[in-house]
Amino acid sequence: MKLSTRTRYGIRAVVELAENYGREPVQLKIISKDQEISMKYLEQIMSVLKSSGIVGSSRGAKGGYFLAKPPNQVKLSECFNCLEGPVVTVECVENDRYCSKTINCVAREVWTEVEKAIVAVLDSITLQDMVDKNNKSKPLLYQI
Amino acid sequence: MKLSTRTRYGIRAVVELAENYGREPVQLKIISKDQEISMKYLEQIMSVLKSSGIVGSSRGAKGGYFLAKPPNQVKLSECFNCLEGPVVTVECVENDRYCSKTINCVAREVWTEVEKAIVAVLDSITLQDMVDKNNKSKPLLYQI
DNA sequence: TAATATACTACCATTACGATAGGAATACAA
DNA sequence: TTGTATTCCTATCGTAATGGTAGTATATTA
Repeated sequence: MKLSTRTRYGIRAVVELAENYGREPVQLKIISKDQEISMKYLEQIMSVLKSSGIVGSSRGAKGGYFLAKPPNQVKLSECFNCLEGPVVTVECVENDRYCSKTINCVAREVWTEVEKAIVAVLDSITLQDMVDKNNKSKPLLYQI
Repeated sequence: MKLSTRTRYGIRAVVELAENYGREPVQLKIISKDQEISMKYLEQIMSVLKSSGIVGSSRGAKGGYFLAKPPNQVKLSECFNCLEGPVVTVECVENDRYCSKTINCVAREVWTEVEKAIVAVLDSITLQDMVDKNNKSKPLLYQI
């Protein structure tokens, strides 16, 4: 059970946008450089984030991407869901017609528990939280 | 982030073995029938479980598979790890040389939290727990 | 209109997933 | 000792996902 690079990259990109919330749009080439991610690949990732309304964009010169909502209103779970798809998913957890054994299936109960645990963590963190933590761990020099 | 069928099937198989702990080995064809899993596919899954010492086997007529330890000594995390590989793994969580940003990476902290949450759930459940729950949810008729 | 961005679409190599298949090795039972 | 039931091992294979690359179109600003 690995996270895709899409999710990893996407989250990092979105945190960078959160850091720049309220300012000018951030261009792909900037994010790409900062996060060391291929610009073309990042482009696809951003397009996914855009279509679920997490980020917005403006084209043309001086264009770029920006967070569509204030960072404290964006839960990590939302980004995760958009990039990685529904958490854990054993199919039968969401769709109880998926398997004939569903009703008395202990395994299913376990996966449900795991799923809840993950969602709980992701639900409890907003992009603002990540920005704050990030600034805190940076040396003072960079905080000017 | 989906579970592989290997993990889902494997856990179900191992629970069935747990239910039969202390008795004769259970043959693949039995598990295969009970769990509605192709015997040949199950074979591969069991071989993985065997090589990590979770199950044992005996060959030939009257052979089959059995749990190598008492069910209350087998944590679900152990089985999961064997079937699915290390939990969540963002690489950098385990190997801090993986990425140059590791030291101050907020994202990494998040994945670490998620990882912990999952492991906590899987660590808290033994096969015995699953067997108990299973029996509880079965109608009395089948408990004879 | 020139330069700068994103948007869209197509393509591609590699790997993982989810099996299926065949035969070898082993153990028991008659 | 022979047959049969089993696991064991290895190869194969189609499909989908992953992780990109590349080219062109379109919009925006200066």
